[in-house]
Amino acid sequence: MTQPSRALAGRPEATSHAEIEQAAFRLFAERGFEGTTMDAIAAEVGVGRRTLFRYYSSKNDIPWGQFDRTLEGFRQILDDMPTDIPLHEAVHRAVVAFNDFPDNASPPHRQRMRLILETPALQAHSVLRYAEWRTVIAEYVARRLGLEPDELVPSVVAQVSLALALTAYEQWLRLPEASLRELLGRAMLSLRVHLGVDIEERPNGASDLPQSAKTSGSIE
Amino acid sequence: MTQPSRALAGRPEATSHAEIEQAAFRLFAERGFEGTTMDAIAAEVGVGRRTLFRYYSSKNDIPWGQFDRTLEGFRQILDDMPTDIPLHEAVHRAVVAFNDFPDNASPPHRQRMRLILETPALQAHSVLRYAEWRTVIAEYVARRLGLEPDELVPSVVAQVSLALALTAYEQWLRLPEASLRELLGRAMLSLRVHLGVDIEERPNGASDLPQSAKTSGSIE
DNA sequence: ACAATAGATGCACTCGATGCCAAAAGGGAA
DNA sequence: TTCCCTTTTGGCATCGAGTGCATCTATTGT
Repeated sequence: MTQPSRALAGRPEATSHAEIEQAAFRLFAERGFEGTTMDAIAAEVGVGRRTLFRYYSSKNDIPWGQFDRTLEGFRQILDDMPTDIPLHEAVHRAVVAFNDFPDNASPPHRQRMRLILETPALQAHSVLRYAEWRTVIAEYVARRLGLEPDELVPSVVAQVSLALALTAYEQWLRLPEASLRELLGRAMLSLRVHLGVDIEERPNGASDLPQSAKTSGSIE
Repeated sequence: MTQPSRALAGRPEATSHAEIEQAAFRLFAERGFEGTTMDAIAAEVGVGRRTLFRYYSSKNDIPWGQFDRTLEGFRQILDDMPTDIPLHEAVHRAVVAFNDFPDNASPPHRQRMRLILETPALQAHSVLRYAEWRTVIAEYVARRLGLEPDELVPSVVAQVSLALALTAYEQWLRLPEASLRELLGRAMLSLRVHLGVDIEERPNGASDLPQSAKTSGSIE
């Protein structure tokens, strides 16, 4: 929608989502999120303030950028999951896959997530995004179990999946060396241990981590 | 601080938190949250707009009211939990106890929670409150395990506990007849079943519910 | 050159939030 | 009673996010 489809007529777009985000992040980095006004961003981009609001409906939406499009991918990942593995395994793998970035090329992603997770106004605003994300999971769970998305089990699974993902991200920001996929695995394992789940055989060898098992094992 | 301690000198307070909340909820009910301006609330209370902001630092804070004081109670409930029961059991019981209201006398509480959980602006704002609530749990878990509150396991437990509580509240609004404590129990049970936990003996007989077991049992 | 189209932008306005400061309202002591 | 001290009130000005409306501008197609 940014490059591919050129309108058949009409005034060309004065800027792009990408350009706005770059300018915005530049300002956020030097003045902080609260300290950056929409006027300032508009000036930096070289566009009218009113125009900015047509690209992003609110200042809080800028850091999330293209999240909507990403959700499509998430839905796809879930749909492609094999149906012969346990539901919890499928959901967990999908969450891991969704957050499996080029890893080393993640500095910009880390910066974005740090901004989102550490700025109060954005922490608050993000709930609305998380709700869409949870809906994707709830719908998948509901489909596999023959339930409605707003029933108890789909809701619980979606909400808990988000809880684990948020915890993993928190730790990811705290521990510069850990990888997100590793932390997601450890978070899930911690929960299982906490709830007293028997540590059964785990098909995906990548998720098992001696440290977390040792730490979590000391529970009670 | 509202009634007990009268200042030794100075102008008396023109209103109270309780009075403001009543007036505000009255207006929210008839015009909706977004449709109610701070000016309108101030007028309804019969006080200056500026004064309103000294009682509640933001419009979003009004529906939460006395939540801060409630948190003290929550901390207390956790501290009073017996240490000879499993950690997950202690946390769960504390969450249930914290949300165990007079039950039938809950219409006002239900109305408040409905407003909070269904108004986008409040959904977003509430994250900040939830964070404090999670901290209480994380600190308790950390203390019992000899860890720091910001480490993985305490974070996971706190975040998942919130996830379960939010799910239970969602269902509570959806199902007029169900009790919150029952829903919290069912949410926890659902999670255990989902993760493949063996349904072992449960010390507290109150949490087991045939319906939930049946529903959750149909997983896979 | 002209029409049609889609986007850009200025303007005015609402509303939440904040800093500053003078006025109001009570208690206590001279 | 009167004056002083204390505390809260609340008016005023200001900032910044958002929004509706009207108008202008840059392109493509005829």
